[in-house]
Amino acid sequence: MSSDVTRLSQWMDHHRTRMELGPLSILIRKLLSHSPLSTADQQAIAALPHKVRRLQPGESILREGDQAEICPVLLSGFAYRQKVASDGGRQIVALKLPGDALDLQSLYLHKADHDIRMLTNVEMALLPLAAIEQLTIARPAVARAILIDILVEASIGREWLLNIGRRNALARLAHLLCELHDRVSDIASETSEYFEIPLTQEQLADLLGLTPVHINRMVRQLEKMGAIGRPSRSLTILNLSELAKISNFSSAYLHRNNLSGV
Amino acid sequence: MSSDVTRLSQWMDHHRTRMELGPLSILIRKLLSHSPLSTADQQAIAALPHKVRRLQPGESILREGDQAEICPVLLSGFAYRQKVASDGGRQIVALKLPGDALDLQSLYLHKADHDIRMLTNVEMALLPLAAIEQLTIARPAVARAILIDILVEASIGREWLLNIGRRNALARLAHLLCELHDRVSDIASETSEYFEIPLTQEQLADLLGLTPVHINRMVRQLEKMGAIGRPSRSLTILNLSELAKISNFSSAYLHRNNLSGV
DNA sequence: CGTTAGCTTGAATGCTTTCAATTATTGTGG
DNA sequence: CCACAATAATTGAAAGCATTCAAGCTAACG
Repeated sequence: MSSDVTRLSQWMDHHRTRMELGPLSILIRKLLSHSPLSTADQQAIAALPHKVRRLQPGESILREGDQAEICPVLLSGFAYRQKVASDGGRQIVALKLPGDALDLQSLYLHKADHDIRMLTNVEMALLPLAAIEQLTIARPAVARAILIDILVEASIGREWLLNIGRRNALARLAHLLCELHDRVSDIASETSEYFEIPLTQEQLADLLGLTPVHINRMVRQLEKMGAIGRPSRSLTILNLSELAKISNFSSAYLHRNNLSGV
Repeated sequence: MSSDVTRLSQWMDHHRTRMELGPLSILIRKLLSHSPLSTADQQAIAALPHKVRRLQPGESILREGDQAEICPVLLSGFAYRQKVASDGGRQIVALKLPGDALDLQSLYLHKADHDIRMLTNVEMALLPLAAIEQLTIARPAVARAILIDILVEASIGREWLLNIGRRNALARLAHLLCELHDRVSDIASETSEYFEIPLTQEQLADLLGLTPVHINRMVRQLEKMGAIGRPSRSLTILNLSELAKISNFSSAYLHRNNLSGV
């Protein structure tokens, strides 16, 4: 159906079928990466009612001003949040990966303040917000896991503010690539330094507060340095430490080891 | 003790003494602005154990990497969150006003990903995180109010990403001033178009991803247009609608009417 | 009344954008 | 399987917004 779907997504598709908890197991895995959940908690999540739906690149599942009643969870593919300025300028304010819940905030805020769109072909589960709310009431550990998810996303947003506000174009791009590397590693569980990132240069521009033309120049510069490769229309990371050096990347803000307590 | 304290803060100091619920009443009022709380809920919050502490401009109450055990709540004065890039560049990633809880995230994330510092002379209540946690368990409405607080801050962060990523310097500044107007209005309850904003030009630069020199030029431009005034070393908003026009400001992202449901 | 932090200003520089075309890739329909 | 359409990538040159540098000014504080 598409070459837009990343290798990661394909791996996810395949892997998921071998797990015990059904389509939502990837959500459970994501939550487990930062929060403890008992077997019963996990089963309760897996048992949430849901429909599976496929969307194509650019399609929207939520628009600013909407009042949502379902929470989409990414099963495969990438999605993003965007805001649009009155002059048409677009800013991507978050990137979501497989296992991420896309709209937990609508549990508590009644009007969406941004759009949610698909970056690639996507498979998602749609969960009724009411069911999630009941689950959070019945199972405090689940409520806590959801809250931590929200907090980590907020932390990433703060780092993006620093990235866009205070780093030059090359460092911004390198920093984003480092972040994606780490986040994808977490869900793919196979640490490879070879990731395919399905972002067009225009999307990179909207992510980083730059123009496509300038992104192009930065991408080529990173390529010339051997830090990235560019198969077909996406990026691969070839030299992570080089990217980390350029952007002074430190992954603390991802809170990946939250479980360890201290 | 200082001319740094804004008129708002002074008004707050005065107002607080007339309320029933003690020092934390301002926190309760803030939560009530977006979440329903029963009288019992409010009393339970007011009864939280706490110490009152004063800090001066620039002082820090939390540093990146710290593991907090207390949650500071602003009683008067302004504070901010900041992140520092490796080259020394500083980005202010959030501004906190009286009534705001400064570090709820440490309830769930074990290491701070940013610093919290005081913008003005500040009076704050320090609440043990353990006490807050118990309260959230005992009183779901309080837990919900706290979560909404966190979500609204995240929404503001997204708008800042759009602001810094996609608006020019003049619009960025105007947008920030509009936001502050609305947020201050909420807690001051007296809607005046005349607010004193105690930000130096250097701080404005760190808020908006610009340099102090350029901020100076933009401030003077807004002044020349009659949109702002500049008593001593702060700003006042003289023409809010002009600022809103410059920045195409829309306050939806502040979620101020969350209570109304639809 | 000096000291200091903050504000102001001009000029030169530069990073990024804008504009305008061209080239490459992917997907589609015949 | 090829031609065509559409999207994405690329490139050079000019323009502009913002930064940097450097210096002088102002106002608050002790």
